[in-house]
Amino acid sequence: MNPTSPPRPSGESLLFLTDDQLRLGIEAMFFAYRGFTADPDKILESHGYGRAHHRAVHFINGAPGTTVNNLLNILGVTKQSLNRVLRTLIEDGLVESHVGKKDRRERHLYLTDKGKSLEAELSNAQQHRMRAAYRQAGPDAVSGFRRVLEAMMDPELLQAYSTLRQD
Amino acid sequence: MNPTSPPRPSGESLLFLTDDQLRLGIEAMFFAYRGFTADPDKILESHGYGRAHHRAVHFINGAPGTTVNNLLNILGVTKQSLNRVLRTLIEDGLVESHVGKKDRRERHLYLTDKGKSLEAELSNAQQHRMRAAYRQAGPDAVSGFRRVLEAMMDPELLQAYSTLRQD
DNA sequence: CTTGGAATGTCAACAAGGCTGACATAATAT
DNA sequence: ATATTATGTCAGCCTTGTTGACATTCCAAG
Repeated sequence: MNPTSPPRPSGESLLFLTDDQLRLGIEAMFFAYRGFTADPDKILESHGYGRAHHRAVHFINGAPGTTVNNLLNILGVTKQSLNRVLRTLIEDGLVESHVGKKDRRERHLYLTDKGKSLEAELSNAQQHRMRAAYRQAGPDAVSGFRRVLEAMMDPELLQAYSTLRQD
Repeated sequence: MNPTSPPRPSGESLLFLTDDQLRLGIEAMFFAYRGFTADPDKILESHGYGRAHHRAVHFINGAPGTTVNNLLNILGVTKQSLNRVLRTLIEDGLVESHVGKKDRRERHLYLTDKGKSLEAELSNAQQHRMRAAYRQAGPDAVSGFRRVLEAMMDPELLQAYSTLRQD
């Protein structure tokens, strides 16, 4: 398919680890992440929000009723930082915070319809690009993509990620 | 292993594009990028720098003598933002700025030995993680990883990236 | 040679979103 | 009864992005 493909490691596990290969991987991550966030960023800006709001909305959507503490662990920021974001989302009516029934110290977070609507808008944009990339790269590439990403995560984050898979 | 494993795309190119697959890809990018930047961030902090300094040092290292404008295009920030970072790097003796000989409006940027040393420290950390991830994921995964990332970039960034490959 | 525009630097001001520290409140756990 | 946990809030700081304005230097076109 690619006649000039230069390294062509015929199954071995050595040739990948050249400095050049690693450098390309590093730069690919940098540029790809820019693309990855570009579409949501535009949408967020038009709503007066930032990436921090996106992350909160995304994970609340994926785990409705999650607690503040749980979200803190996933996002890896301080409560002050998260609280600033959550406060505006609650004030704007995108997120609802309910006192826990079992443990009334906890707040459980839910997206309102308005929140779900923003989440859908952001998700659609991001999934659109991801879908195009998957399609272009092909089935085999996708599984490799995910395997490398998983191997790159910190252990605790990999655990958070794996937990999400099974919910 | 997972008896209810729902998609199981037996080689086709359709089933990948389920919302679940896309959502996993999105979250994998999020968590992996955190891991990707974690090691350099620690080092940078101990030197009193931030990610912006890392990016500048990285790309100057990869293209010694590059101009400010060129760097602006690659990094996608404003000149004021980049200038603030460059100024501290120059003051601290990590970067040298030379007036262009052909066009004396341009400044050509070079790493000093001190700058190269920091770059090496950051690179080593990041490459170490990347190498481990590549090794763990295996040869085939690596090429898929890169193909998906490339397909995810904005066209101009893909061009910047591709240019770097050939230098 | 003059002038327009490009490349760069710099100053000021602002905002998002990280951070720490300190303190308050409520409720659970011991 | 007391300690701890979960959360919220206030204040202040830092990095890194932004815009706008202005100065300098120099190439290039008239």
